[in-house]
Amino acid sequence: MAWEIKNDRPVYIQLVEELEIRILNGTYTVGTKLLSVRDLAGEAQVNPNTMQKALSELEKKGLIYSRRTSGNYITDDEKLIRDLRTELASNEVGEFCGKIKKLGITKKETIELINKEDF
Amino acid sequence: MAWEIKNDRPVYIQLVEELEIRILNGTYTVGTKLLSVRDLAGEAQVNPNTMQKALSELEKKGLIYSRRTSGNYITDDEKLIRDLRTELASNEVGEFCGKIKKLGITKKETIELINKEDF
DNA sequence: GTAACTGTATTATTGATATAATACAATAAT
DNA sequence: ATTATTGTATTATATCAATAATACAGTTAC
Repeated sequence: MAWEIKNDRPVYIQLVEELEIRILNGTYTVGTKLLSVRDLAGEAQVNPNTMQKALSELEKKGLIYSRRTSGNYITDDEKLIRDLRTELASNEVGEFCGKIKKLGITKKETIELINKEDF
Repeated sequence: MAWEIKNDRPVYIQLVEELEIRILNGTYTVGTKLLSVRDLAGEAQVNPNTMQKALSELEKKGLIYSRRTSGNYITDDEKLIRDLRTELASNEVGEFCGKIKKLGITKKETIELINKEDF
């Protein structure tokens, strides 16, 4: 799986975002065990401490929980996952529309541009 | 004019973005003189050095030019402004659609969400 | 002509981030 | 029972970003 970490923003933030997306879009299955901190860090080619920091953030959000000597697990709370997915999408749409509006581009033009995109 | 500087990303980057948008959307008129570095810094409530750094970036892009003891001026190149505006919009759309697609949300749903937005 | 203002440069200090190198206690695996 | 693996914590170092405090030479304004 691709970990595209750029250096334009804090690495741990980018890790949180990538992990969150994988949980919300089902790449990581509800209730299953994650790779170990060290293995995840190896995959993403970051320092284990940095990955640990990202996982701590996800635990605060309730998206994962840790069993101290066994590993980190994806939450079982499917409603939480659905809700956060909806919330994230909503935020992205709001942010995007705000920027586009500020550029002085109309809704009609925006939808035309999106229709040209492949998805 | 509102300067909404958060502390989630480098301040000078946010200043570049805000100034660029103001030039591209016509808030700052082609060929006119900008406020002085110190006054702009005061308006945005940042350190003059930070504002200076942002202005240097804009000069690299060709959006402003400086007359050393007179002030900074918006470029006269209207085509450059039009082109950069189009490019920026295109980039925003691409980035947005990439994120939305990765969340597993369809184009149809996306357009419905955008239609609910006010612009 | 003098004073104020211009962009620009320099130096120092502080805080956040990333990495590195360990360490440890509890559990899982063998 | 021993070994390896787990999350977690600690300490140190390096780099980048932001601010602060000046400084200077060349206009511009009066």
